[in-house]
Amino acid sequence: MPIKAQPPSKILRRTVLSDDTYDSVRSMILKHEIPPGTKVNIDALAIQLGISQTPIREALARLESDGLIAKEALKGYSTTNLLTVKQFKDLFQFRLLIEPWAAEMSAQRIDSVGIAALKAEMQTAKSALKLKEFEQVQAFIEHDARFHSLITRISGNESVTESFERTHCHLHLFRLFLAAQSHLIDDKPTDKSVEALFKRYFPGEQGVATIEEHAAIADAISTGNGKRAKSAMTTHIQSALDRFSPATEALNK
Amino acid sequence: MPIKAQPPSKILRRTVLSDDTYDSVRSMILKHEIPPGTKVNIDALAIQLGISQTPIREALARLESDGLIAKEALKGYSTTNLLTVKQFKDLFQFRLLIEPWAAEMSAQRIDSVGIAALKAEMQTAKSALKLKEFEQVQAFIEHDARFHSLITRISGNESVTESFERTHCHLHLFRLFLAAQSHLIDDKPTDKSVEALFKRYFPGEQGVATIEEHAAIADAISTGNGKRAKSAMTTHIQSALDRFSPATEALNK
DNA sequence: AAATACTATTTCGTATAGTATTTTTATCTC
DNA sequence: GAGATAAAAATACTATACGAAATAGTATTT
Repeated sequence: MPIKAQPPSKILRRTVLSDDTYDSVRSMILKHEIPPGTKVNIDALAIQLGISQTPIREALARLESDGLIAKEALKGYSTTNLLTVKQFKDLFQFRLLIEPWAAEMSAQRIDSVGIAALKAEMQTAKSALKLKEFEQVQAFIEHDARFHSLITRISGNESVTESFERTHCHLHLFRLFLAAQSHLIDDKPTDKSVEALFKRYFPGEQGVATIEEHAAIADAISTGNGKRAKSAMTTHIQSALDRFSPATEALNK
Repeated sequence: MPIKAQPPSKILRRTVLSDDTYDSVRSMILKHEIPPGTKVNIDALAIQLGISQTPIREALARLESDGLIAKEALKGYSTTNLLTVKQFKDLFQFRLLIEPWAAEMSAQRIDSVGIAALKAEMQTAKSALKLKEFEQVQAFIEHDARFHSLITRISGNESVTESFERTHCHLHLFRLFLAAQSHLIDDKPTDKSVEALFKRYFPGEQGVATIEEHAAIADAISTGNGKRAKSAMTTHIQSALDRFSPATEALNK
């Protein structure tokens, strides 16, 4: 096979519409533009996005595989509901199985590139603190997602990385958060459990605490201290579970 | 809500074509009817299955999400390659993270239904021994898949169950096996490493050993001995890794 | 009020066509 | 003949229209 000459004119390369659609719809689910437990009408979506049904069907098939959308034969697609309390606890238990291991492994495999990546990610967390209210939470959850994902990648285990990504845990947390928000606005503004979700994740002392937990993990990994990385990760996930549990329970009434 | 009257005439359930197609294509991949690393032509598939493209596209989208098929923009779908040695090791490391935990948890949660299910599954393994050659291996790998899946389900953790299922590990093992088989037939019939895969998984002493490992796990779980269940599962997965590793390496040349 | 019948809507799949891109083939140049 | 260029064929992707079958909603009858 001779060497091919051309990458030059390939500047504007094509991306496939069904992939964009996947991202769009996923984002709509994330942001509650399509709320949990809502029917997803393919026709309507096609009109709304100004495209045909074909790419939408493919996107929805993938989202179903992701567990973000459910399909019922001859009844169509609908977004899944918020995580139940049990699903929530299962998810965090699962994370406790893989992420502390990933942290430990990362500490053993870390190199200068990884250290730089961790450092950069911690920086985004700090700058997220400058934002306020909604934007801050959004930025913070995104940081959280990237941080944990990064560590699974540094661990070097593909299966671990993929299975973590597929939990879509930050998406679920964000949906939970949005639900809590509208719950506060619309329904029972005095619900302590729901308020707690905000308190814990908002600027104040608790938000900083989370950043400190991340910092401890990043530090342990960067200095190659596997044992400490592992225990710091365990502690962190358990703390996160504690932070979110009350609101999860309150929202599952 | 009044009670609905009809499950009677509904004997012939409707299932959606795209789901059947998903199963069909998945099975074709499993059986190397579409070999690893092969292009999947949608038109051709549509003609072969006698259906239109729409359900095929949905099925392929899901299979892509499963990691069984890869999509390249504007070039179409192709089956993924056999697992590399690294992917293989990553997969088993991942299993070591979740399955021993699942076994331990199962021992704590086991009930009479679970015990019966385990017993029944062990029975299928023994009857599989009566088959020969290819059919035996197939039946045995299927038993292996069901056995491990069953334990994750008994553990009660949805995330663990789903992430295990999504590894499609028995599908990968079976593809590996088919590849080893044709390797033996076509290429280097003297390759000791590939032969080993057969030896280990065929009737003889080694196959029985695997059943014994399963039996040890099932027994520990059924008697509620969490610690023993956990260690038996760990041992078993490591043994399986040892059994398959040589052939994996030989096939990745 | 419950069962039935009728209508409307929706889902699912088919068919077909057009466009963009890749792949192949053919042609040309050196 | 090697290698590049251009034309041609094949394929992937998207759009659109249509129809059959099931569900959902409404009205009618008992």
